[in-house]
Amino acid sequence: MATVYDVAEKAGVSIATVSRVFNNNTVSQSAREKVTAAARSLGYTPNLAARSLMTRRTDTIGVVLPDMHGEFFSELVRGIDAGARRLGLHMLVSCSHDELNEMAAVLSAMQGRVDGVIIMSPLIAIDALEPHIPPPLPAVIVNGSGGRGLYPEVNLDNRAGARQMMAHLLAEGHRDICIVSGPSDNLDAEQRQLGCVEAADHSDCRLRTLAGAFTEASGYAAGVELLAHNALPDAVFALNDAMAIGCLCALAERGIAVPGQIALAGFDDIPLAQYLRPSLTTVHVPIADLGSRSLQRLLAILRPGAGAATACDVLVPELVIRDSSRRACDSALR
Amino acid sequence: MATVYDVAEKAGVSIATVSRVFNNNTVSQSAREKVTAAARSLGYTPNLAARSLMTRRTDTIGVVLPDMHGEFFSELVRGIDAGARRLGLHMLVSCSHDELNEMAAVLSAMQGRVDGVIIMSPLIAIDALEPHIPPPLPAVIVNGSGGRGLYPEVNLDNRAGARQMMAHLLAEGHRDICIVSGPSDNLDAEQRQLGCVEAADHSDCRLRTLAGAFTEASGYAAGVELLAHNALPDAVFALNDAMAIGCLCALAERGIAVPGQIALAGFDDIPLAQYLRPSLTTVHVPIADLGSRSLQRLLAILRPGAGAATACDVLVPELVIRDSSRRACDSALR
DNA sequence: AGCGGCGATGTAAGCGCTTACAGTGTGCTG
DNA sequence: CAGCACACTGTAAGCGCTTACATCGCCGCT
Repeated sequence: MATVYDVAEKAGVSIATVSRVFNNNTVSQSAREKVTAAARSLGYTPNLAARSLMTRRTDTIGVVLPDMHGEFFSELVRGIDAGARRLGLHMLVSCSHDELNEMAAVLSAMQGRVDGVIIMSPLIAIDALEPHIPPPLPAVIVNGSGGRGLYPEVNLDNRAGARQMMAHLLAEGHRDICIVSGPSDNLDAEQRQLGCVEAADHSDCRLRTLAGAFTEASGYAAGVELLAHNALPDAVFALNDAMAIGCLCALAERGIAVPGQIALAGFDDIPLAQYLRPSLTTVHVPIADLGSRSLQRLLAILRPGAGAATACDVLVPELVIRDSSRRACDSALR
Repeated sequence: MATVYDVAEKAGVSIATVSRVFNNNTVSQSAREKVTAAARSLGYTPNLAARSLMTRRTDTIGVVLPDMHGEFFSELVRGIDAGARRLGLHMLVSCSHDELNEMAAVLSAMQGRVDGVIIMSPLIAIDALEPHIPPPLPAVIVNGSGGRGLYPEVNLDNRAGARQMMAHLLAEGHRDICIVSGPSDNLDAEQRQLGCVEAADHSDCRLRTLAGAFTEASGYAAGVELLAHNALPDAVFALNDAMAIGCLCALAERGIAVPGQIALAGFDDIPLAQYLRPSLTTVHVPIADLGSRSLQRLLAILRPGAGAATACDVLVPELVIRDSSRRACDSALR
């Protein structure tokens, strides 16, 4: 690999000039041309390790994710990536399998490789995690509220989303609603459930809960269990779309009409939610926004003054009403 | 940040000893303990930039992806990540938006940050890409056959997969088959289509093609277009699952029974394919395997001798027959 | 003509680390 | 008891880069 010395020699200048050319510093036009020519002919590329050693910047941000399933992960990364590439930043991605030790290991391994990290870990309580974030490492926590405020957070208002959905289901006249919950310990799941309970408490509706795990399979299982009992609820609210799909499958297999006999709703609004039959009523989560917002937050720490830091860091999801929850008497299927 | 010097001083040893402790070299037990104690109390972490400057290794591999949609991306990364973390490697992820210049920029920016790269770019012909890969950078190309053999490739046998599906559809008695194609220039799409044509050529079946773009929306549009003509085909083979879902939606909206009136098949076997109603016949693509296999290939270059390099680098997808393609007369719906 | 100022360039000092090499002390063997 | 192998440790030289500081012309001013 060619170094600044090689380029300097070939161009007949000093290494400082070479360096200046590559850092857009003040260099005469003629020198600049000689250097770029020499660099090109030698196939020179600055050694970034050496550069970061001097500048103490890596121009890389770390992204720590839980074990990823489905589209959530890619959407989030997409949101982060979009902003990052515009700013010339790289993305170091790692998946802690939602395990505290592994998370700590990942974080310490990122130390020195990144200028800051975006951490998402719905399964791990943030206050347990915070001590494991190396102190000098700027960090932003996505969707894991509950920290002690040591790190900025970008959160999704899961509770509000769930309340909205409940309000909708109640407005449609459903009074016996069954929730398919998410994994225990999962913060999103917890908050969504909380939102449901809150909404139910302010109404005369009956709320039951079936255990789920945010997977299609668990939604399917919940659907099967639902059918094992004789009394079907008016509506099923699966706390994510994957489970709603699984559940829909179980219901369809048994010939239960949705929304004719039972209404169904999900949460997340994954792209194909609108392409299901019936199209799925759900809560739209702007995942990519969550990513880009958290990047903004991180940048506000890394480059103070550059770009106003958005104060607001709670994204409110939006109810998306589709066919799967239409009031039975409205249904064209009847 | 504490450095080796700080630790050395506090532990009463030389920096060399400190370094040796952190590199598992020969150090007396007592020194090792003193050093680890000092390091812990100072919160010392080796500066990785400095380390790579010396060792000329970054312990990081680059992953260059096209603009990602859906689960493909996350699955692939998952496959790579699984292997990488086991080996203590990091993953630098970047998305070239399937644009040659951007790809070149991404690759040169990765130079010096990574020990090697895994490149996936279904839209860009590899021989156009190869000149943009910085020569000293070890690279593996995923799913983009057509290179000049400069770089190892890990490919998915899209053609074989498509042929299998065609064979299945033909065996089910379908003779008028409509393909919903992928984006032009997309290599996967091209190969899948080729497979279809090959299979059709060896049969007495009629093959039509509708333009698609690998998105749900384009599948939906194709479905609508299909219905605009009076003569429905016997079967629709969407070249990926997302389009199959969109198409299914369009058919269902018009009350066309699948598979009763028309058979439907997809390609990819995304997780929820089995949870659709009717469950989707498709071709299972082992995406995560594609990722881990390409990592293996890359490692074979990076660490010659460590772990036998798998010779086989063509993964053959597997036909998954579900309900959406069952022969009409078999259908329980009748 | 002389001089301050300024822009372009060079020199050299590190950034924090690994590692070749030399040195030190210990326990043996002859 | 000399001498040697051996295990450990320290010294110092860089890895390739950025950047403070010094240098050097050169221009325009008085």
